Amino acid sequence: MPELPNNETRTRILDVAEDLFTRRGYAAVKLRDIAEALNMKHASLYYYAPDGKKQLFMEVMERSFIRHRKGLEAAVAEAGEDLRAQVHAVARWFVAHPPMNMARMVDADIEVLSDEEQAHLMMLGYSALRDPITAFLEAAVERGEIVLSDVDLGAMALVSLVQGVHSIPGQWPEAMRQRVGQYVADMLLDGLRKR
Amino acid sequence: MPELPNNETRTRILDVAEDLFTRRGYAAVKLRDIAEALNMKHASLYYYAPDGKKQLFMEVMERSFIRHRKGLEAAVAEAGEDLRAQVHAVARWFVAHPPMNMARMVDADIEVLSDEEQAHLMMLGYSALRDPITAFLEAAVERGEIVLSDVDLGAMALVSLVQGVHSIPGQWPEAMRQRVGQYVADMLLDGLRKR
DNA sequence: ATTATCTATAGATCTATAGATAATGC
DNA sequence: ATTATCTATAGATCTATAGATAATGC
Repeated sequence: MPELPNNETRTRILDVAEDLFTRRGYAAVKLRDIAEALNMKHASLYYYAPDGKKQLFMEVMERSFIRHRKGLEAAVAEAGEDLRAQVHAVARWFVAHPPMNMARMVDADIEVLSDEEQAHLMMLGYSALRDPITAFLEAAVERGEIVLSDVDLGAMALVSLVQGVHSIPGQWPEAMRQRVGQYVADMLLDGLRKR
Repeated sequence: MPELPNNETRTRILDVAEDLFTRRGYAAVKLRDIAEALNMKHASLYYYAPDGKKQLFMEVMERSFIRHRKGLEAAVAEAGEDLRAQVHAVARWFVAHPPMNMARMVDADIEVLSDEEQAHLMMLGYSALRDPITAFLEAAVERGEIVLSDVDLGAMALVSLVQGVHSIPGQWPEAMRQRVGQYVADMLLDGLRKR
């Protein structure tokens, strides 16, 4: 079994694959698309991922979920104890990264994986997006700052809401999209109804 | 030019194609998938859509957007003047139908269409999902019932939020998902922060 | 004669493999 | 000798077309 390289080229391949897979979905991304974006021939990708497209997808998504968990945890930690700052940090993270479409992953993308791989990946994914959020939501409930009988649903609601920024039509600059992210996050915190 | 049939079989084809295209995305749906779900051979689909997969996608999405607009308008009208009832009606509609992933459509699906078709379809789609909602949000703003400086964003936020129900893991019965839809819709209306 | 479906297949595209080639490191 | 890339191509899959076949309607 040949030793696999784990160098900068491999990282660049995973970076490109991650962006394409998450945005377009597994079936819409061809190995040629990934290779072209890197000025390579698609056959060269097999040097870094001998098991091909499926392997690339599996590794890319695992890495992506782990990065989301760590990134969210760090962003929340950096935001300190203030709930609004924590919620804004979550919004900032999801606006800065391509959206994770869990519904499409379940309905289509993961079909190429084995049942165990599917279960593993989905478990990893859902907990990565949810746990860093439920943690501070629970604390806020205990402080009596918010009313929320199901923190898991609260977390999923926040994720769906802020990822919706990626569905806004037109090519907006990052700064503008970030402002929109903060705005919709405030909607969830404060509610639409007049106080 | 042969007359095209516009009968029940054609409707069943569009129904199946709509469900698959919206859930999985254009590239992940093969003509064989559509045909198999109807106990047909894929070649027979060309009798009802001579221009093939692209035509099927275009017609399906146009029909879907128009149905969304009409369905939302009817649901909101039936809900009467009460804001919460209107918001719940919107939630009920989006929970009952497969999610519309506008971000993926823009990033991948619509690439097979011409520039004009893309522009037409996206305009139709965004207005179909947004306009029936902005209408009653504006009225609520004018009544002074809600605070919302950008009703378009408010509409998009509601859509993203309630469509997020389709991302919840596990196979839940419709009634349960509907309850979740009402729950997250209330989150947006009332806000998480204690009143 | 028309309608609705099928079988068979051409042509394009995609994944994956085999094996050549050039560059680098000992 | 190893590493990293390429060219060429096999095999599978997918869209689309051609033409046959059976059923229905005049």
